Amino acid sequence: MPRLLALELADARRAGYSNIGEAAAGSGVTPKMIRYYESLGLLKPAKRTTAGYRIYDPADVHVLRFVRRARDLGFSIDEIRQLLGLWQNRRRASAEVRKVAQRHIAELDQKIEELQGMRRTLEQLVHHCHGDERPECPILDDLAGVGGGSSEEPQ
Amino acid sequence: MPRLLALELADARRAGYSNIGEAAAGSGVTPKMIRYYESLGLLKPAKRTTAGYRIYDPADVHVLRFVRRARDLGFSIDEIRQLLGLWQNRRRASAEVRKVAQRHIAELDQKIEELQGMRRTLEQLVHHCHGDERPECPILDDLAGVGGGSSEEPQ
DNA sequence: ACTTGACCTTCCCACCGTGGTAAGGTTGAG
DNA sequence: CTCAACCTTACCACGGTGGGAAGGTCAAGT
Repeated sequence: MPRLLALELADARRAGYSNIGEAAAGSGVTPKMIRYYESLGLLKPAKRTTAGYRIYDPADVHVLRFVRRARDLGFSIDEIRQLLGLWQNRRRASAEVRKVAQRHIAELDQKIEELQGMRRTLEQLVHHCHGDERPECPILDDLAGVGGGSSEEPQ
Repeated sequence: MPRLLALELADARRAGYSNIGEAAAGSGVTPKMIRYYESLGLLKPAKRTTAGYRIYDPADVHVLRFVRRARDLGFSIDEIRQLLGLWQNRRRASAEVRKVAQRHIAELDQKIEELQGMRRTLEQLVHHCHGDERPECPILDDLAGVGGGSSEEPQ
């Protein structure tokens, strides 16, 4: 009897299932993240062997790859939840998907603009800094809120 | 005697000190963050009234503004630690400051490039998606890893 | 002198997404 | 039968920030 149970994983493998490690290797999502996504309800609870090992069929691994790709494109967990829902809904309108994607593009644009703003300012400051042995430094002056003068220290 | 101690904050105020709320208002750093930065050792422990209230003189508030500005430019706490050190070191070489800033610019560039890569891909996908009532959707196809065909769902 | 509300203090918990690690059970091959 | 490589759950951490509870203090109005 314990012998029989002990074979369960081998049985599953013969039936085309992967354990979490193989599913991870096949999808690019780490085992850790797979469990985490499951705990969030992003993935439905995996099937288990009697020993409690999670097992994944090829369709499950496909879902994992979908999630991975979506993360690579910067979608948040919540956005991925929506995308997964649309993917698995045959009656979806592509307009819905497009809306999610466009909203995400807008988010990306905002972040990019933010970073570029920082970049522009820093570039300016670096440009005006001699970058030599002397202590005078427009970068510190700016951070210190000096309108334009020599790097004053507090106190 | 307890009366005398109770006056300590008023004394400090007369002497030009601010409590944490005023320091926050004057620097743009929230009281929460001020305490957090102090706990990290980014700021040296604030002076206290006998009642335990933190008090800040104008130079301290100046430091807070410096930190705020640096955060606004995307510097990490650790980078700010370095910048503060340089700011307060009269023997610094501006080259040191410039190096920190340039390293940060490189980090920003990397993040920007990453986000722009996502943006480009998404833009492409959105461009090819009809965005109508029909379920066919190149965006989902891409996420699902379909080389180029109709949006296939798993199972 | 007393109440009241706005402040302060410390402490812990949450987020997001990921990584680590510890303590224990399973598996599969030598 | 042993041993390494896996699996399981359960915690803690990061960077920064926000929220809130429980308690103390301050200043102003009555």
